[in-house]
Amino acid sequence: MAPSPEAGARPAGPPGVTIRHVAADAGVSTATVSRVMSGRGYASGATRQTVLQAVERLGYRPSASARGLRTARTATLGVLVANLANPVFLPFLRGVEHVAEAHGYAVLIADSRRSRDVERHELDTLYAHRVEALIVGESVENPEHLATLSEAGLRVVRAPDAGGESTAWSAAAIEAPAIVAACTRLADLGHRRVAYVTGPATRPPAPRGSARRDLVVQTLTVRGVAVEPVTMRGTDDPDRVTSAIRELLDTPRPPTALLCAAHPLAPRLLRALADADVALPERVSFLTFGDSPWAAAYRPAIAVIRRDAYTEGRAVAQRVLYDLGAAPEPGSADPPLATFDPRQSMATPPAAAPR
Amino acid sequence: MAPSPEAGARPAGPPGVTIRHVAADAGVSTATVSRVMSGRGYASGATRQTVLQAVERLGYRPSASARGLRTARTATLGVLVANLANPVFLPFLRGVEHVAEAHGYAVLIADSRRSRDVERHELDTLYAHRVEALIVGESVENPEHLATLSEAGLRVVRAPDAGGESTAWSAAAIEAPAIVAACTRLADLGHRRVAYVTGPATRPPAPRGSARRDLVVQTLTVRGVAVEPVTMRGTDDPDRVTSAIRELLDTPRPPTALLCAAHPLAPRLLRALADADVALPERVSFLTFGDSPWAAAYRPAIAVIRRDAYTEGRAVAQRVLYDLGAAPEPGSADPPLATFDPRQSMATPPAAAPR
DNA sequence: CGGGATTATGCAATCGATTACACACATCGT
DNA sequence: ACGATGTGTGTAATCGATTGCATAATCCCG
Repeated sequence: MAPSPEAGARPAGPPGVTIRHVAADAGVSTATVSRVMSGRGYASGATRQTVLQAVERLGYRPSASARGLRTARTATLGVLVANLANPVFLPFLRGVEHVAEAHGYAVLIADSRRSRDVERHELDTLYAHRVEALIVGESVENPEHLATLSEAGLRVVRAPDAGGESTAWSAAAIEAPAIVAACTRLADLGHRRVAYVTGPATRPPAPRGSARRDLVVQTLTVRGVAVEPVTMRGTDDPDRVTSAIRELLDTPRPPTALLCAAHPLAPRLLRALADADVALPERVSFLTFGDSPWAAAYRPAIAVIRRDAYTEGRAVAQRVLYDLGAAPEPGSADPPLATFDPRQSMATPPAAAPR
Repeated sequence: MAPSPEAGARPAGPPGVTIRHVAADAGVSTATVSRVMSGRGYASGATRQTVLQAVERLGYRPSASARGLRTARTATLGVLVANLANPVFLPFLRGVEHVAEAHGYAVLIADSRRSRDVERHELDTLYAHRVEALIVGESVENPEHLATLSEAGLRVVRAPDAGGESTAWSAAAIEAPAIVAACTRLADLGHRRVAYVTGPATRPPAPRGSARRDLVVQTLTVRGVAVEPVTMRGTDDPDRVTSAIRELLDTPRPPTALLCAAHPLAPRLLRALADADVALPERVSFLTFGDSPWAAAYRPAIAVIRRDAYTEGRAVAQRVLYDLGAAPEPGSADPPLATFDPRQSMATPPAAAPR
């Protein structure tokens, strides 16, 4: 595969039409062009027409670099996530992107891959680009560094996943009603032992993860249901998961329900359950966080605590842009961002049936 | 929710440490600081130390805007996709991002949502930011506009999805072996009628979609298998899909296999099949493009033509950065980017059993 | 020890857009 | 008719980093 011939050429690229070209073409000064483009300041109708025609003819687009340099506003948002492999980030990103686009903002993405070093590098890149705000989508590996950048003027906004000061706008708050509904239903069905299955612990712990666990444990315990925390390792190896599942269920008093703490884990658990010939939902009820068309398609049907990451993304972006003065007051018509449909399929546990 | 107090303030943000501050702090000129930072030009060991310490102490990060303005290199890539809701774009994006990060590049994303207007706007934004290269991830709604920008110096790189000149690097070429293997297997099992199910047609047609269909049709036809194209509408309404499936299978000579043309469609079809009580794979074999842990978890097991979008993303980015002179020759150790495992579960069609 | 090469550093122009300021003209009220 | 406003436009400084050129210091070798 041959490289393109001009690879590595220094000055690179065709001329590039600047504001001066437009000014010359329209027979005005650059100041006038700028004023016409931005709509700020005065400009007579005739001049405006002339300029716009020149812009059109030459295909002029102001350079974001120059503009950013001069005005210190880059019209750019950054989104930093801890693990871009997690499917929930796609709708989240999409939400952010759509709102950003609507206000002329660009979106830079960064994936720290849960690595301190990578994250540090990404943060530096984002800061170098002077993003007007940085949305952090999950836990941060380098809080010190982030704090430094924050002092340096970086506006940091934490997504619901990212924890931080507990406000109404936190994962716990958003998901609480759905979690309580789901746990209540489990208890009502007669379950008395529930396994709460998580992936390998992350360091630092993902805030959303902790919030979920705490609320689940509390809600269930209060209702007399024992919660057994299970950490699933080696989730990329189906066989390991399968044997872990077998082990979990082959105990004298096995859990009668499995609560999967994170979306990416769900298909792996389901696969293991199938491989281990565990009947759902008769032998164990299966409940998971997250959402995906696949979860809805899975048969036997499984219960899902849905999360509307797209709307979350929109909401975060809206709020950020409002803070930046780039968007109007975000409409506060908030649909619930997480839901649980009580009719979703879970079974009465075998032992509890005769109660 | 009160806005932050300084919302809308013009100059905005803390001072921001510039190269001049560093120069002053280190007692040298800005030129020297620049040379130390970039490693280009001379700088004595002692000076270098002093400068680096100042940089460290002040937390200086060069402004990408200023640098970009001066050098016309923004160290930024753009990725434009037609529909960010499609899960394959997540691994693809991830691949691009990882390679970009490794070379100090930032990644701007844009989602055209298959709208001409949105896309036009996104393209302008990307161009305004002077991305050094634009990766287009699927079909483009505004070829004229893209051509204009291209003439203006925008380097456009088409992902395998995006079609364009048919090179070794196209969706068709990548997927061909896997598609042929899958089709051959279908034919060998005795299937004689296969439904090829697509979502609503897009305008313009997605190149990958066309390539897939053409190759599937050709491969199957040659082997004496009839291919019945089915366009599935209203895929967001489970009931509509279910009745469409019923209708499709309640014919005198129904297809004995369903080939799902796109990943996002698969769970919807599966759900409909379950709702319609269609036994898999006995009544119809199910085969789909795409990949996701969910597909592997689905039971009864379904056959998948896998696509390694992460590696595709890496490969595209690697090639782009190489063209830009920012990365070394991409290693040409190419693992297959699409695979089909012939042992995957498909059944012999009922009618053909006694053959 | 002289002089060309090499190393080290500073000065100042430059990239493209924005905007404070100055100026010119038009309008209007009294 | 005069100044107060309100419009329309241009001049030039400015943002932060890079880099060509000039200058200065050092070195090497005969």
